[in-house]
Amino acid sequence: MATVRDVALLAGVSPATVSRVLSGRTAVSADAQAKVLTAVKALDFQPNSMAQGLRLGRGTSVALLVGDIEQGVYAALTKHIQNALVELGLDLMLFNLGHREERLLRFLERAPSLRLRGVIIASSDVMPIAAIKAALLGRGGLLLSVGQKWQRHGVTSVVQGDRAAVAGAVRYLIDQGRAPVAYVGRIAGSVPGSDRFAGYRLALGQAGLAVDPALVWDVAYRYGAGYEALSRMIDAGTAVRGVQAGSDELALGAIAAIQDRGLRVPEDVAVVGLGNMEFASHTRPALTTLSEHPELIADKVREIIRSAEEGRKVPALSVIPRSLIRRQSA
Amino acid sequence: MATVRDVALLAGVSPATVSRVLSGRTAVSADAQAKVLTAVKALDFQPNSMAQGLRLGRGTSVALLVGDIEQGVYAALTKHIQNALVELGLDLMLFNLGHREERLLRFLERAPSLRLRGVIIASSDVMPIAAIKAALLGRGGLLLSVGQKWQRHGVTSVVQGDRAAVAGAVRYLIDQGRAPVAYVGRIAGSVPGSDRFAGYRLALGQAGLAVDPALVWDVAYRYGAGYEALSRMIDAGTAVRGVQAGSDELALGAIAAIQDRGLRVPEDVAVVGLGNMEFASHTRPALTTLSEHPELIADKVREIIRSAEEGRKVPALSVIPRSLIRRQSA
DNA sequence: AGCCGCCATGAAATCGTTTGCAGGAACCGC
DNA sequence: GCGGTTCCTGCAAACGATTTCATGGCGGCT
Repeated sequence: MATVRDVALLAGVSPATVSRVLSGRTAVSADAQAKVLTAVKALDFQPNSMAQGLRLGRGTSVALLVGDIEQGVYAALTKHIQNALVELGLDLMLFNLGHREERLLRFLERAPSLRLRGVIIASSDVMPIAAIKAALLGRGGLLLSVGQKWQRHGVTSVVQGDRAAVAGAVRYLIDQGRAPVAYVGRIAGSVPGSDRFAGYRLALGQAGLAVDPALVWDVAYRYGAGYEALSRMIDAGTAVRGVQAGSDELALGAIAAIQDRGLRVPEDVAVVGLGNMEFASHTRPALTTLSEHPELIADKVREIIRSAEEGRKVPALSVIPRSLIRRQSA
Repeated sequence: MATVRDVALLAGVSPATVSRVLSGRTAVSADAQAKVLTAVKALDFQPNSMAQGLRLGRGTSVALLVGDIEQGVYAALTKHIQNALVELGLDLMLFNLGHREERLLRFLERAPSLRLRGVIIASSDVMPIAAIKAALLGRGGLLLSVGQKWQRHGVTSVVQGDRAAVAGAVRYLIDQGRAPVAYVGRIAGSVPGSDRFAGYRLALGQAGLAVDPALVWDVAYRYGAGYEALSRMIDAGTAVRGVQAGSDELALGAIAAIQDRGLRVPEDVAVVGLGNMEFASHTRPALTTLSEHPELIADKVREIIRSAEEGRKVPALSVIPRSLIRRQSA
């Protein structure tokens, strides 16, 4: 592989000049510039990123800590964020946590060695922010969270407006005469979860309704959990005419349970999901849900990283609004 | 951040000794060993991976080129491969190609700088293998392909036995009296695609049946394509009693089209998918499909990388068998 | 004409790690 | 007691880029 030395030799200049031409942050004569450039072409020179990293004291990779890449939400986020990073000339190092602490510990162990440019957290789990900060060890490394706010710990966050969105959807259900409305989704131990639930409470409060514990199910974001929650409610004879689910998977499970009990969606029970996963428009009935905007989140992330690199101040919290996508289930 | 120099100073030895203790490939006295280790602990020393990479002439990251991380197959593969790499002490650098050439070009441009330890291709698209080989520039970098064989170009491949699996499934359909059987999926421009179709042809041949062009649909792996293919066949009055789809998405689209035409699955038309995506067991009817084993692929990948690092020879092609998962749709 | 300042350039130090080489100590067998 | 191993250790040279510092040349100004 060619080095700057080789290029310098061929171009008849010093390595320093080669570096200057390539980095472009110092004035270089047009003559030298041309010679270096042709030499670079001729040798197909590619600077060694590890040598650059060593000298500059920082790498070019950003770690993405993802809750579970198999979940559609995270996959979409990952895709768009990778894209954004490419545009910034950065590399994405993926760490799939699978919601398991052991994986996180392994990351924390390895991270300091990597001299990361930044860490992006995309996980609904509770995180040891202080430890992560330590793992990217001073050096101005950027730490940001997507999909979940960690403002309290001073982490720049980009989130979607879950509370307002859920509140709007629940209000919509109530307006359509779908009260009593149940809430099915994670509540404790998850920041977005409690945010969503807060939206539910807010809407109920505004409508002058009380929160009925029999209608609130704190469960994991899984199809089976939605199925079970609705099965139990119906079997127990709980009156329920509307459901706000914390995710589309939950909503689809809920719909299946309702239909299995011989009830119709949305006539007997209306269901609203959250996340607008691809499959949601293909189900029968097609799912009414709250939109998801991974591409807008990624745009924001790109903007924030760029600002930070240029030393500008970045907003501690950016909120991307969700909107209600009305299909057939509500 | 502490360096080996700091550790050496504190331990009262030379940097060389520190390095030797840490790498463990040269004999070091028990005394020195102990002193170094306590110093490392005390300073919380973490070797700078970029300096190591520079000195050793190779990095610790493996690039994963993925067709589209949003597709469940790739997400699962990514997850398990990341896992395998962690166990090998390697880092996963993700490049989502999104089936777009421009992305691939960007990768090829950036890759040589990264001094990658290896490249893993997980994409059903046709790839410029020679260019990728050039991008990891000699240096013994490993190139391997998962899910698709590229033996002809000398690329180590780990695949699932698509041809045999599809042949078995089609034979099963015929045995159940589901002939004529249609094939819906990608055929041209995709190695796994043509492999799957070869299985279809094989089974028909063995049963003494001819391939009827009206029953073969070369379409993309998307829900809508499956829907359209079946809609057209039925609307055209083509006799069809069984369907082998090239993916679960296609199969689900096909089922929806069949049901929309007032026919029943599997009584009137039986459908077999491929991939066993998570949602496949939750549909009505539950999807009969061919299994997918990303974890076994990843195991194989781990084994291959380990072998290669130790200088042992690796098999050019490893095949993981798929099996038929019988549910309700066939 | 002489002086000052600016601009482009090169030499050399530096980032943090690994390793070839050589030297010194200890130990063996004779 | 001595030559020959063996074993451990330190010195110093890499790896490949960037940047500080110094220098030489040049034009502009008085």
